[in-house]
Amino acid sequence: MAQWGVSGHENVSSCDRCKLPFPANKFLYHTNGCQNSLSPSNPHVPLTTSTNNDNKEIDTCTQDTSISASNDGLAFTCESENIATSGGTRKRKRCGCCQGCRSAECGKCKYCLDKPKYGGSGKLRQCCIHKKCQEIKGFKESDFAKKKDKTHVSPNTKERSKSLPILIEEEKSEQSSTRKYLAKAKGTLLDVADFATVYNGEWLNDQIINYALVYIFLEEFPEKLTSLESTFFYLLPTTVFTKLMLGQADDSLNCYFLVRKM
DNA sequence: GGTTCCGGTTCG
DNA sequence: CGAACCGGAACC
Ligand SMILES: [Zn+2]
Ligand SMILES: [Zn+2]
Repeated sequence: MAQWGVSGHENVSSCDRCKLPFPANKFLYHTNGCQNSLSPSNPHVPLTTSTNNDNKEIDTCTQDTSISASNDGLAFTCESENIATSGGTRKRKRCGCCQGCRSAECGKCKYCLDKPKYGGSGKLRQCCIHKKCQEIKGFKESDFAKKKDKTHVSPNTKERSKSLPILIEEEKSEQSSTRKYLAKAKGTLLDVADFATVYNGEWLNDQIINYALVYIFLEEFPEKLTSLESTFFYLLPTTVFTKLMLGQADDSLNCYFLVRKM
């Protein structure tokens, strides 16, 4: 079985492929063996807002959402902003961690061949079909909570929600065009419908669990659990367990890890 | 100053 | 409609 696990991270101070040193106290994907360094321009997948060696802000998801709980239920707020364009609309940055963002360009597709460096004319100006960011493709910015929006989810949320109408459907509409994504953290999207089973007294689905895990790990963990003496902390989303149970324990599991060095 | 490539516009 | 095109900001 391929090495997917945690062992060996402790003494690694730089990526064994791209040789970039890991800064201390930073969030990194799979610190031991950067799978993305195959693409020189994207040697690591950085996580959340942080700083790199040059103290420069790392390119990060622009639509991560903060969460707060109250008697009203949960409130999601998007704090970050995207890049404004001349037309007043915003141009989203790629998320940096989806399958597309982790892929190298193929050099063979329509858009690759359009690039001048492959001899093309540069008229199409799109990224490689394999590199297309999954969190941009298929979603509009309006699918997410916006800056300063406060979107509440609660059992009797119909009257309560101000900026986004929340209707918790009982049956899951698989490809509804009215999906609203309340929250996004690294690798997780939260849909309104994800809460249906919660408020029906049934179960927490994986999306909620993973969103909460990432949120705790990135936002609450540093303050509340600094008394723990470990240096390295690892977060394994439920996806990892699912893959293990399916016998799919391969190197791709590394991509789901969040690793934190205190 | 070159590359990337989103997002809007125009075309067929 | 989708495909082609293009402006232009970000990043190097
Ligand atoms: Zn390609
Ligand atoms: Zn992405």
